Amino acid sequence: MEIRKTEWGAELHGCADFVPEKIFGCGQCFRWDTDGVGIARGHIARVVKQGDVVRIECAPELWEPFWVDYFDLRRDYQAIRETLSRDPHMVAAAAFGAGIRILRQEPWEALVSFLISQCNHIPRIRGIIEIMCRMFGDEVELCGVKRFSFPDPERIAACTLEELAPLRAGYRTKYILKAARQAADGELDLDAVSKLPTDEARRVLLTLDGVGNKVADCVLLFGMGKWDACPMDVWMKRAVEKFYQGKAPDFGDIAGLAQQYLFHYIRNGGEKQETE
DNA sequence: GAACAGGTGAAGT
DNA sequence: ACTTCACCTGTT
Repeated sequence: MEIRKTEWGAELHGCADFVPEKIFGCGQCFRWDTDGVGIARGHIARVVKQGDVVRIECAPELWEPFWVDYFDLRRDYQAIRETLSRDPHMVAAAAFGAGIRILRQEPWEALVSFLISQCNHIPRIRGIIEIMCRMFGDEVELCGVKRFSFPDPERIAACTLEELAPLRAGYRTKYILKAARQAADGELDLDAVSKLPTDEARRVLLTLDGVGNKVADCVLLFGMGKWDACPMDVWMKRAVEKFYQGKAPDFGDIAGLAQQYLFHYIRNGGEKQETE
């Protein structure tokens, strides 16, 4: 993939490993709209695919210091797919999932997003987060496009349960509020946690109310760049049951991407399309 | 109207 | 250590 910096952002050429619909639709993130506009760490961008070229419009001064890392553009996904494909069960899933990238999201946003995700579908998760950002985030604008930033812990910590009721997040609201207060008063330092080795970081996350193995691993993978974390949700359990007779293999430091490929493959019926 | 949903924690075995 | 169930809310 070739990256060309421009005055309005950047262009990616040869985009087999950057497919916006897959990246934004695979359930790892909730703040990118179908028009390609998204917001991360308070910065807006628009991602548009035109044939073999992906245009990413953003504040140009943020391209190198922020968006390159956010979109994980320094990593060679094709090489990783080849490594994963040494496992015969992964060949089809990796090919099917080509174009997915794992975004480097903020720890706090990932924590709240995946607290909300339990027993919820993607549209509802998005809806709850959208309400939260509209109510408590700051309005941000880029070239006439407006969005609301994800509110920081301090802003949420200042709320009562009643003030958070409009989110309609149900029993998850108390988890969000508690985590916000822990983060705001310094008891929980997510940036420090993200610098710990995966197992130690997971141990800290598991002490939080409402955080079990699945949510912890989502935060580790999507919010802390821990690629050896492998979230096991119901879809992954189905995939492991189907392809590995219930015993999940250990893909080591690329387990997170293996998870994404298997997840996307089984959830979108990739294994059925092949036999048809 | 009951059953269910990308999960967790408490209480039971 | 493993199983069962309640938990908010919206959808089917």
